Amino acid sequence: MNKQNRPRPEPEDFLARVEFRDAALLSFLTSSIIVPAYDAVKRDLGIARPEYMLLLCLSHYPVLTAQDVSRLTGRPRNSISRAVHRMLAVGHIERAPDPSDGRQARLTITQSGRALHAQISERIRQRQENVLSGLTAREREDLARLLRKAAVST
Amino acid sequence: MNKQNRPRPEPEDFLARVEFRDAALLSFLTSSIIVPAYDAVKRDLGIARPEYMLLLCLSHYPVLTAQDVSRLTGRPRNSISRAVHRMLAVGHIERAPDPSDGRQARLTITQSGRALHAQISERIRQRQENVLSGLTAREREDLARLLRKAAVST
DNA sequence: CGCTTATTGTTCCATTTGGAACAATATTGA
DNA sequence: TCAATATTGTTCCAAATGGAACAATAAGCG
Repeated sequence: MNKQNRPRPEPEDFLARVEFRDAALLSFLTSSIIVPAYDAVKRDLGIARPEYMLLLCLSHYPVLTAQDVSRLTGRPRNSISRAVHRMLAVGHIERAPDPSDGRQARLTITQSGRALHAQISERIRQRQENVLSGLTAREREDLARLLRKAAVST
Repeated sequence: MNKQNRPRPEPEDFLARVEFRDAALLSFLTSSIIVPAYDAVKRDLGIARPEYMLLLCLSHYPVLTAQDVSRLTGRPRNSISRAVHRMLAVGHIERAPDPSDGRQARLTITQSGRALHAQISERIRQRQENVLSGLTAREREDLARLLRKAAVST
């Protein structure tokens, strides 16, 4: 029995009361998917979040600069720089100087990088399915449409 | 003109391609609201994110333990412990030993803490409105309903 | 009762993070 | 042309972060 008869506060109740309820819900769901997924990836595969974001970007564009990745992900440039060095060291990406601009380097993903990306993105997708499994297919579609609309208008 | 005729990659395009699109959209919108809001709060009011989460929790419950706050927010206990000490030092919360349990302390928010919470939550709410302003009232409702449903089923 | 286990809050410390300054290169504009 | 300004990627460093160990107290159980 609870000492003070004080009910233990529950996150769901709390979420319903917060002044910025939509942002709180967005944040809660995001964390429910992202945090456990990246923790598992870090533990099992030794890849940290900024490192994976680099692989993710490079797997969707044939060539990018570090600056591009910084803009795509919103992470600061020094974080990307560190990630680039680590992924170069383990051979998941390659780097070549840009002949037409001595400041920047052209980054590309390697075969092993792609394989790793496939593995990691599948884990995150799984986690996403778990968290959103309470919605029907129709609701999933509606949600995606609304999120997309809000995102593009931002 | 672009050197290589290589179009500068845009975050919106990227979001549409990602394998875990729903999670990516959730994360993008969350960051669009939360990150700039907390940056401004930190800059203007000197309150960091875990400190505000503490005030936020305490403004919705008459009394909580540090452990309660940790569970509500998902932050580790040492982060909450630090936040408690800082908020005590500036008088935004108060702490009293629990007479019935010598391990825990009963935390409450003060008048100044409430005032600060009102100010900060309003900033975040504003930022939320900006980001979600592309949706109609109807769509906003649908979005909240879907998010809530997904959150409770988690 | 006592002994073992659990819980709370704190401290310690290694790692992560991101702002700021920097060198190298490119671009702009008088 | 060339001086001033901007951009890219890196390094440096102070601050934030979170796991783990810890002391104090409580709860469970023989």
